[in-house]
This record gives sequence, C-alpha cells and structure tokens, in this order.
Amino acid sequence: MITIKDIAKAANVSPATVSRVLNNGPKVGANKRAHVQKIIDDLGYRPNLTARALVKQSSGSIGVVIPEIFDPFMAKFAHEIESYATQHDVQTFISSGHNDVEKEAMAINKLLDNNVRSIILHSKVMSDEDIIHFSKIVPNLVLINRNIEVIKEKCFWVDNYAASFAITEHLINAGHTKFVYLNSNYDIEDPKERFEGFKGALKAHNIHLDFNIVEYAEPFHEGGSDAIQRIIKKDLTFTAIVAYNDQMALGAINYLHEIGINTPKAVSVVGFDDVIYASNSIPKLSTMHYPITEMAIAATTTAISEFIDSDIEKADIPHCFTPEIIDRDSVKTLTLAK
Amino acid sequence: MITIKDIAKAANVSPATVSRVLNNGPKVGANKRAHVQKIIDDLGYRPNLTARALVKQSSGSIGVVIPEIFDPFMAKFAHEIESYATQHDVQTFISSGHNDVEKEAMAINKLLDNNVRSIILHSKVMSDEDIIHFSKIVPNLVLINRNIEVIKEKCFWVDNYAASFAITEHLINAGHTKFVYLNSNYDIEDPKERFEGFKGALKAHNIHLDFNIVEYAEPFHEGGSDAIQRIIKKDLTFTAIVAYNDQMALGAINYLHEIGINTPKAVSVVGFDDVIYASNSIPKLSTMHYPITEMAIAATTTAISEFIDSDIEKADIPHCFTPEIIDRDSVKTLTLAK
DNA sequence: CTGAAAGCGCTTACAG
DNA sequence: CTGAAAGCGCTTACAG
Repeated sequence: MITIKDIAKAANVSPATVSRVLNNGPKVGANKRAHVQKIIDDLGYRPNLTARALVKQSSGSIGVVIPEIFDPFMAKFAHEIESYATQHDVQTFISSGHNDVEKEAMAINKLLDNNVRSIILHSKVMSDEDIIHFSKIVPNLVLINRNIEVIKEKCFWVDNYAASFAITEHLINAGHTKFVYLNSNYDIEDPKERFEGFKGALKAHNIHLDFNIVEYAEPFHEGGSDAIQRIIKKDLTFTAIVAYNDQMALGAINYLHEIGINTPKAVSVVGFDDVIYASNSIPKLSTMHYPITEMAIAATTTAISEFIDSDIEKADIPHCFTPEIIDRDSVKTLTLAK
Repeated sequence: MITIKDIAKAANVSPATVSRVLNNGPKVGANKRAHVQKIIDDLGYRPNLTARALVKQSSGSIGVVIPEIFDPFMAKFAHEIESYATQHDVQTFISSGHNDVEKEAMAINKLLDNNVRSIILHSKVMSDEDIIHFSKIVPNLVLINRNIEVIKEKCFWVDNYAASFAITEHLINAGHTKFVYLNSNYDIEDPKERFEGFKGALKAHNIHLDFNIVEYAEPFHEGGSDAIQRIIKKDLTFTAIVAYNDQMALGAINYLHEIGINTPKAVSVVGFDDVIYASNSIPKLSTMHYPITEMAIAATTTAISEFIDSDIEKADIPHCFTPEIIDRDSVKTLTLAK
C-alpha cells in the first residue's frame, strides 16, 4: 500500500504538504502543489479513507436505514439516494431495519460505529420519542416519510391527505359514487391519513360513507386480493375501488379478473405510489405518483450539505411533497343515466 | 465519545487488557475479564470501528457492486447478501455500477479506499481480463453470475443452458412445436447461453428452428412488448413463446392482451428468473426460478468466511446452480389432432 | 496473565 | 509557504 509518506519522500516535501495538496488546503505554493500532484497521479496514490476518518472523527459516508431493500418502493429510494450521493462523492451504507424497532436501532448503531456523517432513516415503527432520541445521538439524522414537529427541518414527507383526496375526487369527477376502500392494516400514520383524504373527498361531494365498504389487509398484492374477496362476499354494489397502494390495487384487480370482473369495464380501480408494476399491469394502473426522486434528493442534500461544497440554499429545499395523479387505464368514466 | 482509555481507567487496567476482552483475546484472567466486561456494558461502550480498521488494515465490512439496486432482481441479490452478512455481524456497502466499466471500477476503488475485506461483484460489462486484474488487487473478490476459469473458486453462476433447455422441453412436453424466442439484445453471455439451451431442446426433439422466429430487444417489459410486436408483423404461426426473462415475457403477454390474444389460451408463454412480478401477473407466469437466495448465501459465505468464526466447509459450497421450473398459469397443454 | 510502547495513515494546530 | 510533532482510537508484538 502506498502512503502519504511515500509521496512525501518521492516529492521531497513533508507529509503535511502532501496532505495539504490532497485536501486543496491553503498556503501551498502553486509550483510545489503541481509537483506534488504529479507524483500523486504518477504513483496512483489513493488516500486511506479509514485513516482520514479516524483523525477527522467522521467519514465521508452516510448511512441509509430502510425497512427492506427488497421492497421496490424502498429500493427506488435507496437507489436515488445512493446515486445522488455518489455524484457528490459521498459513499452510502445501506442497511435494512426490517420494520423492527430493535433492528432499526441496531442498524443505526452499526452505522454510527462506522462513523457515518449522517443517517437517512425511513422508519414507520419507531415512536417519535425514539427518533428524537436518536436525533440527538446521530450527527445528522434525516427522516423520510415522517413528519415530527420538533425536528421538522430534518423531515421529508408526503401530503397523504391531499393526495388521497385528489385521487378520490378524480374518481368522483368520472361519475363514481359507489366506493370500496382497501386499506392497509399497518398501525402507522399513512393508512389513516390516506383514509381521511378519501373521507374528506366524499364529504366534499356529499357522498355518504358506509363503513361497511372498507376492508383492511397487508399492504401487498395478496392483501389486496384478500380484502376485495371479503368485500365481494358482502354483496355490496360499487363501481370504484380506492386502494391504499398499487400493490393492493393490483391484487384486487387480479382477484376480480379471476372471478370474471373486468377492470375498468365493470369496476374502476386506483392505486397509490406509482411503483414500476403500475405501468406494466393489465390494465395499466391509474395512481398517485410518489415523488421518490425529488424526496430522495431533498433528503440527501440535507444529509450531505454540511460536508460538501454546495451552493444549494437550505431554505430552497421543500419538505412536504404532494403526489400527482397519473391517469392510465384503470378508471372508466361513467355516463350517468340520470 | 467514550473510548477504550475511559474503560481502562474505570476498570483500573491497561487499554491493552480492555482490548483483549473486547476481542475475546487470549490470556486474560476470568475475574478481570468479567470485571472489565461489566464496565464496558455499564458505560455502553462501543468500539470505534474506524480505529480498529486502521490498525488492522482492514474493516469488518464487505462491498457489493451490482448494476442497479433499483432492478428488482438485483435488489433481491443485494437484500440476501446484506441480510446474511448482517447475521454474521458484517456490515455491507452496496454500490451501483450502472453497467458501465468505468463506473464499476470506480465503485470498486471507492470500496477499497474504505478498506472493505471483500467485494462481491456482479458485472456483465467487464472483460475477463478486467476482472482478473481486480481479483489481484481486491483482497477477496467474489463473483456472481459469472464463471471465469482461472478464478473459478470465487465464481458463482447459473447453468443457463440446462435451465433454458428444461423450460423449452417443458413446453415441448405440453405439445408445443411452433415457437417464438424473445431474446435480450445485450452483448453478454446469458442471452447466448439461454438461446443455446433453447436450440438444444428443439434439436433433441427434432424440431426445426427457423431463425425468423427470434427477435432481440432490451431485456425489460417494453422490450418484450416491442419484440413480440415485430414477430406479429411477420405473420408467423406459433403456439408458444420462450422469453429471455420474466420482464420480456410479461411485456409480450401484455402486448398480446392488448391486441386480443389471450395467454395461455391462444399462446403459451414462459419466462426466466421468477421475479416477484411473475407470481402477481395475469396470468401467473410459468418460469425458471433463479436461486438467488442460495447463490447470495454461497457468495457471501465465501466473501466473509476468512474473517468470521464459521464451521462451514468451503468444499461444501456449490458454485454452479440450476434453476427449477415453476409451473404456473401461462402454459397450456395442447391436445393434438394428430 | 498484564502493561508500556509503538504504530496503523492520515490531519492540523503550532512554530517559523 | 512549509515542516516537525502530536494525536485520532485502537491492536499487538515485546517484555516481564
């Protein structure tokens, strides 16, 4: 391994000077700087980041803790964060928290042991108190999909209410009044907020809400399938399904297809998230586009802005994001008899 | 930050002794060991991994370089590697190489700068020479989905020929003789090997192969859709489609659906990989199950076996894997008139 | 069984 | 503008 001393020797300067040119430090003569730089290049020297991290008491890396890398929604987040961080020459550690408080805490601690400069956390299971606790320990804790008042400037979240309101209204504008709502059975904020948005839209249009029309299940393909199956058994009349997310929507569509009910001819369906499947399904799903890229950039910028050269004004970074309607093929406009 | 010196002072021993109990080192009296351990626990001391890595000239982390975290197939690989590594208390760095030789090399170098102990690489764009070059620089370079003779013991790959042969034969056994092959247009080994397997199966059953029936496209949903569209224009007769992978298969199924051709009634379709979509589509896709979990475990074991306590015999780790047929709903058995 | 000392490869006051 | 020196938090021969 070639070290800073080797360069110093070869260049006939002190290690301190080499270090200064490496870090674009001040007070190095132009000539000497060029000379040293040439030797660095010639010998292909690469600084040992571990040593640097030790003296600086901090590495040039950030950590990311998400529930599962495997989940396509999360994978996209991780991908966008990593890609943006890499552009700015910062290394990213990605860890899974598996939706378990203990495991998330463990992941954070491991990251801390590795002296990351910042952690971007996506947690739906930690309490506000847990997170506030960690925000005091972690050098720079940034949160995605979470809004905690006291650390608001480190939070990036989506306006679930407005988004759910909008997609429901989209259906109402298409003439639908008989709804089914397929909700997630996870005990977190998002399902509640989205359901509130749904209720809000119905109310705004004077549509009565019968709680019989909502079913809860795991927010995945199977869950959507199960939930709609339970609805069907109730023998209700409906023309539109609002699902908690795309996966549930797609699960419902598939179940309906199996029993001979066509989407969108017989029933319209909308999802939420706009995951990759949404545009590859039959029919292509109308849904709310989750601004993952924008959120990832905002969060990563906040995570790294303190240790990179950046001309981004913090004040310009948005914290609350509103998804947009992507209207594809799963919604039919009703022509009313009345 | 609480350091080893703080513990030493509190326990009235030398830092060396603390270090020894931390590392389960030899030659520490049981009493003293217990005493020191208690102080460590009480104070909640966590060793600084950066410092340790510096003196050991190597961290307890491994690096993973994959084309894209975002790709569900790759995300699964990354997930399985990370999860297995975490079980053994080793931290994982995940980087994207973006299918670009320069970027992959960059990712590897960055990982090296961070003193990872091993790198698991999934590269389809580097030449054998490039990889052999890196295998000399990287402490322990492990390859997935690649088989390079001279570093065979570090390689883990799939028998594409056998797998493709098997799934094609599955179709032949169901009575199909008129095929279409939708291939990837990537200039890498896999498409060639799988196509050879397809040809091999036809030959074994004396079925004539007209090269007119193969079309090339990007190995994604759109590509499958494009490719089958080109086939349709040729006005060929066929009852079965063998696709390079699930995404192309699904793209083809969707396009056929749009023009009113039903799978599997009118045409049977098989994929390859068994990605998550394959079991959530309409119809559920018959495909070859890629043993990602098993391969990830084998690769990770090889990557970390040298620095963890492990009773796994290296000789017991398989290197070549054969996918299995998963028969779902996209293949129809033909009852022949003849 | 235990401790004092050297050293891993850097950075950064400090002094000049 | 430049260098000698100290130190980041550990581990590990070496000596006893």
